Amino acid sequence: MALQESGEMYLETIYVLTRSSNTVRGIDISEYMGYSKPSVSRALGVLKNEGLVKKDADGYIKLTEAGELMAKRIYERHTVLSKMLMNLGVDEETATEDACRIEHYISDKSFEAIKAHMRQYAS
Amino acid sequence: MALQESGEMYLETIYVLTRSSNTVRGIDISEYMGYSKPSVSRALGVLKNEGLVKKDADGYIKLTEAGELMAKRIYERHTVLSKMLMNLGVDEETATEDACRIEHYISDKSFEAIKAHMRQYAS
DNA sequence: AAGTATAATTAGTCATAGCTAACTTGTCAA
DNA sequence: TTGACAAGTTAGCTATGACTAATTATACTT
Repeated sequence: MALQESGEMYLETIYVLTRSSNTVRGIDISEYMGYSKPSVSRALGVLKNEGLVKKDADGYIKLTEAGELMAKRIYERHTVLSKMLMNLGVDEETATEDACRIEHYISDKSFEAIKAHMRQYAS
Repeated sequence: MALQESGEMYLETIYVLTRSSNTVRGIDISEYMGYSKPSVSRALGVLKNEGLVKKDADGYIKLTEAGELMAKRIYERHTVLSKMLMNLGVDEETATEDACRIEHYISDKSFEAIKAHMRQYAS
């Protein structure tokens, strides 16, 4: 079953947080995303069931290999899309916000086309 | 209260159907969108409450002025976004599908930036 | 060791937005 | 005028994904 926007956002958040701290807890996700702790707890339960997230020996939240793959996929979309918008003159905040929503809805085909275009014409 | 993706899709559909027939009924929307009649009936009720849709004297579905404004806004996003993707080499079907989803999530700022870019470099 | 603060979870609610089943309404044709 | 079909609506169900309130677990401090 394909992941919804919500699940993808959780994976991406864990991925991003892991890069700066490596000891990610539910409360960190909760604060970062602006969701309540129970919402996070429940979402993590679902992602754990789906084999995308696990807890390490010390109880910290980690992505599984499958989860990391998905997270990276979304994260790449995020960076490429926000760069594209900024190249068109959109301010960083707006570009980031928009990328954050669009990243979940764009097809592989369209994304690859944008990525190829960026490689050619932009930084 | 801002309209969700779903409501915007209904308005856009009514707008598109009205251009070809002018006598739009629930069943037409139902067939076009692939949703059941009750789903359409309920959605139209909500949009009617919000003053975006009405029924004319003969019982046909019409957009109010406010509804038409919103529908046109979304429809423009749809056409510009799908054109942009096609310009990047994406096939028409994929471009249309993607535009159909992204049109609901892109901000005014980003959309205007894309539109301006298209005016300069594309058809 | 007991108390307190932090973190996590469980239980139950709500809104959105689909669905099916069943009922009502309206029109047309035999 | 009655039977049948098409269109619309009502009622109730489902899933997703947020929420609050309350509970449990963990860990630090005195």
